[in-house]
Amino acid sequence: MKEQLQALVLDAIDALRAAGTLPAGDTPAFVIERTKNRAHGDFATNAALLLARQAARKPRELATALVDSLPAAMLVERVEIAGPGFINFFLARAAYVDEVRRVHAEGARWGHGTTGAGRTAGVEFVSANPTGPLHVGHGRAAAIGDSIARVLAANGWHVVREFYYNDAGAQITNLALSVQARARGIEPEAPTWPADGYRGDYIKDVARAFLDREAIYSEGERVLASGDVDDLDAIRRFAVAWLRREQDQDLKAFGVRFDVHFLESSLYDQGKVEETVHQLTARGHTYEEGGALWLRSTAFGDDKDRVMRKSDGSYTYFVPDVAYHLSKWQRGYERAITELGSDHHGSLARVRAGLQALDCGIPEGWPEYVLHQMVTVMRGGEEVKLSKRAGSYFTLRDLIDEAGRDATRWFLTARKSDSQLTFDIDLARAQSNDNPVYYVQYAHARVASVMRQLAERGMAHDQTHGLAHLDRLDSQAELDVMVELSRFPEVVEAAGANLEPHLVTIWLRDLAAAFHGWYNTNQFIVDDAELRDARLALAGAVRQALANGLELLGVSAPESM
RNA sequence: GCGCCUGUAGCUCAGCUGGAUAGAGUACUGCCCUCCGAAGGCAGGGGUCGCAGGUUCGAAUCCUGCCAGGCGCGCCA
Repeated sequence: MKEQLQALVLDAIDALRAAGTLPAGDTPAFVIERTKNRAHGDFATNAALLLARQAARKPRELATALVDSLPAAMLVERVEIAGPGFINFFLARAAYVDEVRRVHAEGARWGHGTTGAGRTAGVEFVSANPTGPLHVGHGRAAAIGDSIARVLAANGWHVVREFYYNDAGAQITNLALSVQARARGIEPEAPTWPADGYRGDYIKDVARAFLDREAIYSEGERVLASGDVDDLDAIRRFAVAWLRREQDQDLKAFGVRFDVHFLESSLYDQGKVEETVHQLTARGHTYEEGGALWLRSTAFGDDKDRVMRKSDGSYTYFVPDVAYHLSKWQRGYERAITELGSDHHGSLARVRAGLQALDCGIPEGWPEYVLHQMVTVMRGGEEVKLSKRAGSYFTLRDLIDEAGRDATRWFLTARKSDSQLTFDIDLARAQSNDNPVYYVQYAHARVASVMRQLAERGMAHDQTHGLAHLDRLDSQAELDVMVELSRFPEVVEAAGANLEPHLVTIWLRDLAAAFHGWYNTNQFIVDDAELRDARLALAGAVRQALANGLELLGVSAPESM
């Protein structure tokens, strides 16, 4: 709809330029937008306001000229000029009816766009170190990242979901030492406990499994515990495999899958880290100081230079990070989205600087970052502390177990990622109207229920008949539903363009509200077959639309509840 | 001290990248089931958009300066 109106306005502008009312020149980026107020029609444009200066005429005057040059269109019933010079479009009901037919014709693909044109977008998210269970912050990352991936796919991108494991750094050594200590029966309070050891109870479980010589199957590989407490390398491999398996299970329970599990260690194994350092040095962007090798990242927008190779010969974490992102580029990711906790935002400038210094054609804003703020969990009116060290560790799994997958995913995506989020467990698990997830799911189940009721009364729904008589839907409530329905393609596009999946949750709520309002004022199953089939056709379109929206969030669309 | 993010109804949050009278949910008040699911609907009250300037036809939105909160600022990841 929006595109059609846009085309009409552009035609009108061309006509005015041809007539000399407007001088030749660039057309400013005017907006076609939904109006807030029904009295202002369905859509409005500010084109006349923006073009007024260029034309050296008053905005309202120019608006009149624009309206006069507007080509006729079935879509538009009437046009008004309002306020300082807005052009308001009142759409014909037929425009909305057409959209209902489109929903039925396109089904699960309805609302999807083509801006991605099959190009590849890599979405990296979660990327938790395999040193502990996933916590609630990882849950937010998983929910947001996966929804972004879904939304991009719905916009025609070929999406690759990617999880990066930091399995090569000092933290992994810490993990291995911690497990080793536990295997030897050492408690975190003991003087011989490793300095930065992981104190959580899960370390005990890993140690026990190692001593019991368990085998772990993960990513098609089998890791067998040797049970040899002195073999730190064996402990490391086992512990990493054990924790990866845990994380994989949690993510699976959350409905999140990855296409690529990328190991940091593989960058070392394949010499990619060395190669990156070599390239940066060859291009003259490095220097030695104090026994360390530095990257002159300040030349590429960073606020200080960064050490790449420490004086002990090992690399800082950001070098493999650059090598990793380079590999994404080399694998043809036209867009790369990296979803991170905002506490990592310091690494953005550094990684981008490193990529620019490689001088291999990577655009300046690549990769794109989506940062999410902290999650605080409330239960019984009190904050649930997430202390890793103390071992009293509230995990993603705990949250899913308590609140359910659907509510957890909904709540974690329903907010803009850059605002802090308060997760109220009592609300999320409430089976009541306090809970927005149920409100939307209930609307979906209600349609399904009506269809069941129809069958119980020995009737059948003739969809073709209904779609042919949608003109019978002449109530305000029905128009409200159709208007909400028609917004979905715009929501999908905006959510994809801005990487903001929370827009989908807002729209779902609006559509559900319009539907519930309609349901309460109109009986669907009526004797008049024409009217009945028409109403059921619209109800069916609502069900499909809700399902399509929920799918973008990874939330289920139940037939009954 | 410097950088990033946030500040909108009692509470939780939207506000479509500058538009018209700032919106939802929740809580509160009053209504609506002999009727397809009341996990629903309708109506009402509730606001100095943190504060102060600026930019222009027009600012919650952009700029500057303050105030408050969060997160960063390692040869840690």
